[in-house]
Amino acid sequence: MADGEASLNLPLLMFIAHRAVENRVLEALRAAGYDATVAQGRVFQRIGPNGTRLTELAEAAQVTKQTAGYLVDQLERAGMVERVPDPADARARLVRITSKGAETVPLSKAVLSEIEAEWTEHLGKRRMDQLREALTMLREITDPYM
Amino acid sequence: MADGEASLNLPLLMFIAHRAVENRVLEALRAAGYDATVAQGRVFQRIGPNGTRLTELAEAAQVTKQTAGYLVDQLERAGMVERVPDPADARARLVRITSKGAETVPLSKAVLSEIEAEWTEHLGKRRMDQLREALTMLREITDPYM
DNA sequence: GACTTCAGTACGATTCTCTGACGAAACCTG
DNA sequence: CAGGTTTCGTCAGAGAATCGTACTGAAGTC
Repeated sequence: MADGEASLNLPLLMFIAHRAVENRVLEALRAAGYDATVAQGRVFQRIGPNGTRLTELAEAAQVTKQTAGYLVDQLERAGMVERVPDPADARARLVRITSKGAETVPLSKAVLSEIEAEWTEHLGKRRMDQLREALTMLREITDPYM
Repeated sequence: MADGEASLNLPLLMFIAHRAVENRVLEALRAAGYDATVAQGRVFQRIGPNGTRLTELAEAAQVTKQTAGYLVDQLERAGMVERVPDPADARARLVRITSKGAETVPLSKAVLSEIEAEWTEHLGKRRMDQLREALTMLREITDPYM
């Protein structure tokens, strides 16, 4: 966790790029009147089309159930998600995106596309494809949730 | 900041890989008896060989001066860094890695190399080179500190 | 010398996160 | 099916990280 050299290591480079995106998306959401936070976004992002259990959400986002619950509470209060009973398991409830929450999806997607276009512009299509390929493969060995 | 689809977007993939590395390094440091945190590491990582001003550190790590100060306080209390007067400016002080702090550098580097080796194993050298190239170029447009 | 800028600190508030403990439902296993 | 175990989610409490506002003192400007 220490460096000090001129050229940065791979992970740090990923961090830098990722954060830049996160900030852009958040900024756009706020500009549109949705008062989101980074942590909320990280959870929200993992909610599946048919709803996702809290525990699953927690695993995917790699936080504890309590933290996930805390964030979902906020999202629920903001009207972005709702909790509905899970028909398959009475202990569980499904966290689902509400219609209000769904409004943010195309918004985020638009920013993401915009950024992707900028990146492609800067890197060229070939390098972008390679980047995507490498990162996707990397996920196989870095994502404990997979 | 919302998805729900099967394949993940580029930034999220970066986040996943980056976090995996961060955890591995932190784990190794803790195993060696250094009780570090993520936030401390992010600041520590940016300290230059001849020391770095708090304000610079804050900029590089993209946190406020207060946050940087708070984290440096902790690192200082832990004996990992020291603050020395900046000969060039009496207002400023340079945050420098102490000899104790320096012990962690090869430790982190070792883990980083290990991970890089694993990645190269999984991706192949060609793709690793492409990954590095793409990320380095990306930094040019995503790092506000550059 | 007066004004402005910059380095760092102090204080207070908020957000995020964890550990530990718990109740209730579901799943096993004999 | 009764008893034990696991799983889903919550509550309570605490610590870490972060920010905004405001301040002190040193540099730089003119």
